[in-house]
Amino acid sequence: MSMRADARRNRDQILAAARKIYLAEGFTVPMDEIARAAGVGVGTLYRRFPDRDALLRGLAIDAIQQVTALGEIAWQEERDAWSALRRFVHEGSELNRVVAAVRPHLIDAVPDDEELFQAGVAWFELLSRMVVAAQEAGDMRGDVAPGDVLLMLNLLTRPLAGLPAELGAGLPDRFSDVMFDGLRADSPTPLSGAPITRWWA
Amino acid sequence: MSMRADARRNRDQILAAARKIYLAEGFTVPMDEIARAAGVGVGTLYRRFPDRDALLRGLAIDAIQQVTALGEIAWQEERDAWSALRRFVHEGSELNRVVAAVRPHLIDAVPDDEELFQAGVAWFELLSRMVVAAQEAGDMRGDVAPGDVLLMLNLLTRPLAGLPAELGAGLPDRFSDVMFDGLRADSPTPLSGAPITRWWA
Amino acid sequence: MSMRADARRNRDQILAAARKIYLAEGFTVPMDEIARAAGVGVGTLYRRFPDRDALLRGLAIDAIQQVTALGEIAWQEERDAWSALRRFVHEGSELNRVVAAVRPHLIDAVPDDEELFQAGVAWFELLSRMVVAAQEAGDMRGDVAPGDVLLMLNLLTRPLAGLPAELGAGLPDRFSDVMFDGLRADSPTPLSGAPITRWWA
Amino acid sequence: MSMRADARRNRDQILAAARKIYLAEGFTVPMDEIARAAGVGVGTLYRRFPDRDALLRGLAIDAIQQVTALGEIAWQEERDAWSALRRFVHEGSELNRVVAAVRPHLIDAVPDDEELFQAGVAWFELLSRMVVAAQEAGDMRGDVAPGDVLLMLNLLTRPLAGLPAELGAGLPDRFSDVMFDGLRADSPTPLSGAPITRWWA
DNA sequence: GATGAATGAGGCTTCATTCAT
DNA sequence: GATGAATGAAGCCTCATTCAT
Repeated sequence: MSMRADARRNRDQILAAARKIYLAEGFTVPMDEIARAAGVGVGTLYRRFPDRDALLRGLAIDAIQQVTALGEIAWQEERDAWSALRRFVHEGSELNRVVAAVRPHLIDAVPDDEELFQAGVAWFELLSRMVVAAQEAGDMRGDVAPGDVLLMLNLLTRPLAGLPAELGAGLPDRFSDVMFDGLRADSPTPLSGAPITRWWA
Repeated sequence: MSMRADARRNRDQILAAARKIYLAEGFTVPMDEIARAAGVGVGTLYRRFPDRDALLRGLAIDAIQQVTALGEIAWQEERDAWSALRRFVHEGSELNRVVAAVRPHLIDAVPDDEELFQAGVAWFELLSRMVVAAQEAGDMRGDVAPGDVLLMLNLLTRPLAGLPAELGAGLPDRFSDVMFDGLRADSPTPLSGAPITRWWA
Repeated sequence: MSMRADARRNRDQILAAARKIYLAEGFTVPMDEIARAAGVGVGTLYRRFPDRDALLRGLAIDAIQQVTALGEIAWQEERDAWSALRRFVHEGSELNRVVAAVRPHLIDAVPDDEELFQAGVAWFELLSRMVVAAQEAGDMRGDVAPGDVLLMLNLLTRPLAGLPAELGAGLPDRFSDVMFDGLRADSPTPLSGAPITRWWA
Repeated sequence: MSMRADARRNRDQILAAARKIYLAEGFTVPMDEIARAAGVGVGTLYRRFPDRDALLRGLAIDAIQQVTALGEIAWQEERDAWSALRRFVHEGSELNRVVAAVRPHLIDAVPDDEELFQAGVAWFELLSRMVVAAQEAGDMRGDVAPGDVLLMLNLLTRPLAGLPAELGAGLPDRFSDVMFDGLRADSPTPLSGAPITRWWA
């Protein structure tokens, strides 16, 4: 049973508006404001997303699936894992900002949320494949696990309030460049703690 | 004009309770809960900190000053800048979590807040001295500026909800180790964007 | 101007569903739920009954007319008024529950609502005929008026939440039996207040 | 830890206002209106009664305890159970209206609510003592149980919307007089169904 | 005509802040 | 001063009603 055309359009408008506003102003914006930005009434917002969390959830699933799709393409088109990984991170920077911003608000619900969990699993498996391949090719140091990469990416992509927009937008790329240099195989500093192997806990 | 002893004690209890609760539960905790955790009434809380922002501000100034003090010690005791920087980051990890968590809520007010601004300036100057010295000593790559280091630290120290406590606590150290490896002088990857030279914008 | 067959069918489905749901869950059920139970869309519901009150009104008129019809039969088939009255109360128990439940929501509108008023008048006149005849036959005490009987019946038929269904269903009969015993002519206790002679106020 | 004087006063004002408004306009009145009628802000209302149900609960417990107290007095002062019962019903008429009106909204929660349950138990035990004694004295028919009396009273005391106030206020007395006549020992009509022995189900 | 999506007023509740005790 | 009760603006959400498909 697919949605009516106008319903689908509304849903997309809402997700787009929510993404934009949340990134710009944080997660405290009232639902009414999101509805207004999407050009719909609150009622419509609530019809599509039964409550605040459902909206975040929709946002997250959407972004995770898109970022995964980007990654699959990079994985197929690049010759080596290291390049695919960097390209994936670079191209998914904008989407990753969404995921990073949403994470703290959703993470506790993940284990109980089939759809969200599956989206995350697919994403994490792709990332894992890349990381392992890069390590086997000798391009990435061996003492990190995919979870380390995921979490560092998550942190480095978080919004930094107070920066001029054109500066802030470029930082995830800049900082992940530094991170990648730190992940290269010839880096010797031994890491404290244990490699992170799971994405959700 | 110094405070009476009990007033000072109240103030410290409140700041300690607020720090603990904010780190554990995020910034949505009601003022009542903080007052209760501090063992005082809301009235007293509001006498010390006229509103919510003032409390955050107190928290931030407190933490920044402490982290600066730690850094000064490291700077004087370590023989080279690189070691001082690493020690400083390592030892200030807990305090940095506070600063990182508070940043998004205060950053816009910084330019108008003399005391907060000054604390930040002192901190940033110390960090800058270390970074520049490390670069001059050939230990750190030259295409980053102190602001890059500060912001990356800020991001890498942010709380990661959903992780088991004992895992989460160790991550800032682990991730800053990777970052430091990425900052070492022999890293070749050219960075996109421009070096960040200011701490507040 | 008679309705088309399908329109009539819709109308009846809606009334049946509404009666059932209202009795089971009270009058707080949303219109959507009634529409769903009736197997139609809300739009159709609103086409038949322009607003919530119109639906209640339909329900009430329907039930009052049916209960009156039952009463007429009893009145013709039973040899004495007292028996007719008891049979009428007994057989109309289910319908009376509807009328009793609806009363508080409609009563204020009755004087302005021709159709509802007429249905009520017919019902009340029938009841009055029975009461007066029973009194004249010496079966019913003389210090009550038809309005007393009507209101007591209304009250004793109201839903009693929290009871097991099979218990609750039998109570109107049980309790009206007690009431009839109290209404028998040889009861001596003088009543406080005045006999009630009108049905709607 | 007893309440501050003003807090206690507020609590009482709220209960009084709620009782009055609920009886006059039903349970759909907004919380704001009750607060206004009590001369306090909504916040105060919510501080005393955490949500709508808590207010109803407070109302019910209050009324039940008062009605029980009245009954105890009647029980001690009257020479026979039958007189005590009638006096009790007569004097508690106003309070019973509250209990009757509240019942449908609370009954499902009773088994899980210690305080409410206890109040109800005390009330029911008193009523039971009276009923049993009246039956043993030969004043009340033997085929009813205390639960029958309680439920009939509950029903006969319910508000009848649409009646002029001075008429409506007298009806519970008038109708319970009829009921008492129906309950007298010499009434022969056998009742359908089984005696009701519990008050809450 | 039927359907169900869209609308937004209005109810419930929370919590930052003020103020009486 | 300290306390915690009171206040009410503002956010979340529901649902009666309207309207596009």
